[in-house]
Amino acid sequence: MNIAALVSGGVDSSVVVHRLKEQGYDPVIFYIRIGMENEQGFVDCPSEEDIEITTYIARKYGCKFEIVSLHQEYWENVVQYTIDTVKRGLTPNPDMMCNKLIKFGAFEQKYGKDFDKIATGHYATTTEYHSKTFLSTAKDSFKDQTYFLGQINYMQVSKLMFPIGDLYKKEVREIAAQAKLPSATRKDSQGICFLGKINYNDFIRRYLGEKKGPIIELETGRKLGEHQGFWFHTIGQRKGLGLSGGPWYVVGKNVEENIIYASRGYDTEAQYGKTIKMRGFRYITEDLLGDLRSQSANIFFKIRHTPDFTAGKIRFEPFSVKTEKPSISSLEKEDGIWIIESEEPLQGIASGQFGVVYDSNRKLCLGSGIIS
RNA sequence: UGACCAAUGGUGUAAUGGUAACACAACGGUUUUUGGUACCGUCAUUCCAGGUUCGAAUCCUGGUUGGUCAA
Repeated sequence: MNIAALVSGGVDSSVVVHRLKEQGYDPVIFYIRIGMENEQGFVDCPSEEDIEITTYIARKYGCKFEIVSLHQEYWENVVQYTIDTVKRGLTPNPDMMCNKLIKFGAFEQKYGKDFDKIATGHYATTTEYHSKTFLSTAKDSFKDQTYFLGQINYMQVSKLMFPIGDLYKKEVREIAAQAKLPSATRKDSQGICFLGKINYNDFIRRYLGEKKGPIIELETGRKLGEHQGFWFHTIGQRKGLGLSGGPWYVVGKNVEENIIYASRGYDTEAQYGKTIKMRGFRYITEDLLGDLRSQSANIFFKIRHTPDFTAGKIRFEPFSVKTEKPSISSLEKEDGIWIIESEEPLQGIASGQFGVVYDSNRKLCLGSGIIS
């Protein structure tokens, strides 16, 4: 079996190579460059160390190694998407787009297509069910990264391998240490990958500039202060408002009038919601929930990357009542709203983020939609 | 112009003679492959000048600034 392993130079993907070799495979290692180096002086992405380590890993395990650049694709799909989304007042999720469009999208088309499988260092697993492959959660629920994979499709999931999905992070580090991998003690990467050391606000400012507007208390309509542009704040956010007497949280925005609404105090009602409305929900593998317009289904879900799942019920409401055929397969294409009623109130439900739905055992990752 | 009141860190308050407290913000860090949340840490000798006192943010005098009422 031909396997392409996506290796970044971090512990996780290093151990992927180790495990694949252990299992008797001979993967070809790919390092994907996605930095923004040529873009308007935004040279960053200290990828040298990453590449050094990946080279070392490839040599140590005797694997073929290729560095490929998907920089162009990344810019056009992920960075542009991020800027556009923020501009519209929504909260983007670049890392989900990166998985969907770059690692398993552009990479597949250009290089991955020649391989039987693509292996990555995601904390996730796949499960055979109904003789089909489902994306499923990792053994280490704290590190579970299925949320970021919620947008991939069946073609992608059936080609993926997650060699460390059945390990705890601790075990991965131990394996790396035993194998004396240079990445054994490296700090986990975090934050939007393409930004590297660039500050998020600086990035936004660079492309969207600044535009002063009022911050208004939602409950009273009182003007509390000024912001530098609604795009610097997202729903649920506390940091950055600069208002005293708080804590203040962003609870709403008016994009047309450039207004940010805030609410004061811990656990105020305005910060929470129990209803999550989604558009464009898609199942990754297949519909296991049945006809959601006649009957809601019990599920677990996440509205952001968190260790815990929230229990709720999902249902579907078509826009027009006139459609009569309740055919399950047509459900995906039908226009309407998927509604999750959460069992507990959630803080910071932000439009533009994805709602990722899991089965009632918190095992299978069924699909996702955009929160509207 | 007169009277009265107030004046503490970026903000709002606390400490009324015993050596500056609390919250928010900001900054730094931890957690997190989004943004964010949460958690931890840092941040003032009290408007100015004199005086009383062993000792003053707290008392007195003058000034400066702000506010309220009077005109």
